Amino acid sequence: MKKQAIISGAVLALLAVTIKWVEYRYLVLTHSFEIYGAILAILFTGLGVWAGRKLTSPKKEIIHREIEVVVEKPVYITLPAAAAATAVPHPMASPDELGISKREMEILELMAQGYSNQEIAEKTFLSIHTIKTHASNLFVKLDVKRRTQAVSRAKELKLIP
Amino acid sequence: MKKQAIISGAVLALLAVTIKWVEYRYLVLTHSFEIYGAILAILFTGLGVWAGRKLTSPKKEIIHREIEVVVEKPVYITLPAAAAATAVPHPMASPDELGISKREMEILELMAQGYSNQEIAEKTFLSIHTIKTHASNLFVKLDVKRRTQAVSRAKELKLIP
DNA sequence: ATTCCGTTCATACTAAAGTATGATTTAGCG
DNA sequence: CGCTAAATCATACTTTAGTATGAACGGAAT
Repeated sequence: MKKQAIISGAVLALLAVTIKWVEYRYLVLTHSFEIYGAILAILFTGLGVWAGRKLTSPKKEIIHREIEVVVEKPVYITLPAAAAATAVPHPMASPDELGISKREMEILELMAQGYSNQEIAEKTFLSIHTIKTHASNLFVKLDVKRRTQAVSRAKELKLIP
Repeated sequence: MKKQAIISGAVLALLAVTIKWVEYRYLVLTHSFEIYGAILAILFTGLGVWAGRKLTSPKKEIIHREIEVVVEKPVYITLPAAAAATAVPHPMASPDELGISKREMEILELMAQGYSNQEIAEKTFLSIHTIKTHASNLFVKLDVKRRTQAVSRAKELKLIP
């Protein structure tokens, strides 16, 4: 809130300066009111749009990460049509291609089911430390930072139903 | 769409007239530019806000249905046996049935996409505190304890694709 | 007008999750 | 057999998540 107020203030100040400048530039040079008014109108319509957006808080952007990775050689020849149809987004991969081990897959699945590290540890008779280690390695291999991302990504890649 | 265009046109026309009127009223009466400019500024800032809202808000509505309405009493009596049979697990539900609000659904979706509370806050122009509050309420309504569970559960209930 | 709900923000904690680093064991492989 | 990679556990932190509580505001229903 405070930050936004400051921003608003700054923008208003900037606008004021701009208006003054426009005033001198066009007014002193004996131009008509029409030009001055038009510029003002455009300026403040823009301000209004901006302010309106800020105040109503826009939604939805979707956004997805890069996915530079992937794909070395295979697959393409096998299903070019289907692959082309599915296109760029989620190429689908196997655990091996990403170097994901059995344990890691196991933990990934449990993670996807909403279990905490502690619960996964109990379920697999492992230490929670081990779970964290596996999880961390998993995140690197999936190129994510959080477990929720990992799950989301794993589904895209069809590693997980 | 067309209706909106007509409305826009009408408003613009009305504004034009108003401007002319203001111009005569204040210009001819030898008032200063400042007043004229200020009035213009206010007018068009308002226009901008309105336009901004019109342009940005429609999206939001598409994403979620309203339908607050609906059913108070019936249904229950009709299929008590079937409901009992399907029982506890995943009967599929709507946000309304669980009392999940728009904002909560919005945040649920972002959560499912793997975003952190901080990121969701930035994306929605809300405080991270607010996100946490919504998340917490969401967990109660979904009867879960963690966000990963919430996502998992929401998918079971078909609240989320 | 008053109440209720959704939304927003905040403070203050507690509890998980994640990172960094290192050590030990074991199974497979040339 | 020695090497490597997976798997295991651990310590020590830093960062997010989540809970509890309270407060304030606007819209909608009563």
